[in-house]
Amino acid sequence: MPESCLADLLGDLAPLSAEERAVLVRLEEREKSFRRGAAILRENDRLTEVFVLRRGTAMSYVLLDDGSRQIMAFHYSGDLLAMSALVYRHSSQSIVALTDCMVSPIERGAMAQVLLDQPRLAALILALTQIERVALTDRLAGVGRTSARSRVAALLLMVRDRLRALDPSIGQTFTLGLTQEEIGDATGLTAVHVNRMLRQLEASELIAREGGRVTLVKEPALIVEANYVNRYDGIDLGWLPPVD
Amino acid sequence: MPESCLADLLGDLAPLSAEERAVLVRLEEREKSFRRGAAILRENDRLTEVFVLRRGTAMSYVLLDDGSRQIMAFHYSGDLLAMSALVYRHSSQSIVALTDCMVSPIERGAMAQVLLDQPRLAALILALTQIERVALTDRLAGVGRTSARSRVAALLLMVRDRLRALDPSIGQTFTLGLTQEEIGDATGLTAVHVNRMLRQLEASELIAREGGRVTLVKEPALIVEANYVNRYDGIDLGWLPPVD
DNA sequence: CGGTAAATTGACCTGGGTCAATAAATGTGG
DNA sequence: CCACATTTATTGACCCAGGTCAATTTACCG
Repeated sequence: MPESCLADLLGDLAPLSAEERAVLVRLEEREKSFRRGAAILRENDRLTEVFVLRRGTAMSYVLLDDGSRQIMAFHYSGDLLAMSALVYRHSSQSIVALTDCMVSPIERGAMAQVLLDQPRLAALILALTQIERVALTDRLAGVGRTSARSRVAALLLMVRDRLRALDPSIGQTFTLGLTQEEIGDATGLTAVHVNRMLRQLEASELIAREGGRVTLVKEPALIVEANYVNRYDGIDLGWLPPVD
Repeated sequence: MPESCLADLLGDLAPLSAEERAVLVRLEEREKSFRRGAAILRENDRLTEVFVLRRGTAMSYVLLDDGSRQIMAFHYSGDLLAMSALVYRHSSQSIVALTDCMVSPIERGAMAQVLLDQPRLAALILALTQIERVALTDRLAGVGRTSARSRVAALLLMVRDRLRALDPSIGQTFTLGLTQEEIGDATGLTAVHVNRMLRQLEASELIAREGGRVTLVKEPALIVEANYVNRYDGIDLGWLPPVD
């Protein structure tokens, strides 16, 4: 059976009909691959399509004019990228592949067609953007009001949970796949200070590290310190009509 | 003709059919008023409805367990509040009236019905949430990577633009309607430092203040300092089918 | 095996926080 | 319309979490 990564993600929220799956598979017909470090989209590029990330991880960020960077999100398989193409003519952010990536570009018109013809899918996509919005508010609260240590802890938990959603075999140990500079640009810190916080978390025996892999040694304590909530949990789409 | 504040807001994005307007008017049938300072929704409350803000201004925020507060957004007439009710059973944030407010509660089921039956409206609401998401990423970049002065300037511009969208007669002078503590909680600063930045902006003759009213004396310079973009501008919904 | 990117550490600095004391503004009841 | 109470704004003195700079070390890569 042909497959759709977006369907896998939406299917975690609610059951999909065969027709809905077929529609999503068709959306991901085209494919484009990007090498690690390659730009999937650049700030100010003309926006004509949205993307589904099919394989690999990516990040979106903005560059400020003093050269500093704020990473807005890390993206994993199934994520919809550049959804702002539905609203704006030009991109306000850049999207770059963190690992080699496979991406399906979707013409804005094709996406629009699906939104208009498939009300359940449109509702699910709206639900997904709400999840992402709440996750973004969590990050805003973290950056605005919590300590460096807490922000780094929150980022570790967030990455682990995203990875686990794709691979349930992942437990406390995982490959972070980010440099300390990237962690800093996501949390509003410097790479130097991220390093200090990681070593401090390690010294406090909340985490362990070896060769790019991180272990959450005392996950409950980390969750408390980070004020962390997994926003992909506790979803309730009871109002969505059951599949035909 | 009966009216809908949400229709006014969505109508700025794209023309609405008479039927669509009628549907929106029906959504705002019920009304509930809140005094300044009253809680429209409290963190952890059971979520059973979303709201349209019909009159007044409000804000949503989270409280962290050290007692600090992060304000996520200020809300104005027409805004959809508590949209996360579509996804979660309990609220992750509080919403409080900043002025006396009139609000229309909408049962989650009623909102769902509209999303499923009115694909153009669903698409417009999705578009609106994208605008809000991009505005939120701007704020994240501001809090994560810019100076206190720049964040305060950005907030002033943002509030002015929101007010102006509702009342085009507003020029460079407007009533902020926020305490310095609220500005601080929105920008990740302390009230004391907000005060210093406001006086500094005043001393630099970028703004003027008198009795709660702010004037943007040198708006272009402020926009540059704040790295500000009005995300309600430059919308392109060309893909949306024309009204019947 | 060199060469570049990433991590680590130490010394020192600073933007913004903290604390505390007034002053101004805004309400409120009488 | 006034006296008092409560927020809100303002200012100064001082502090510290996190930034900056610079030097190594370690890991990765063709």
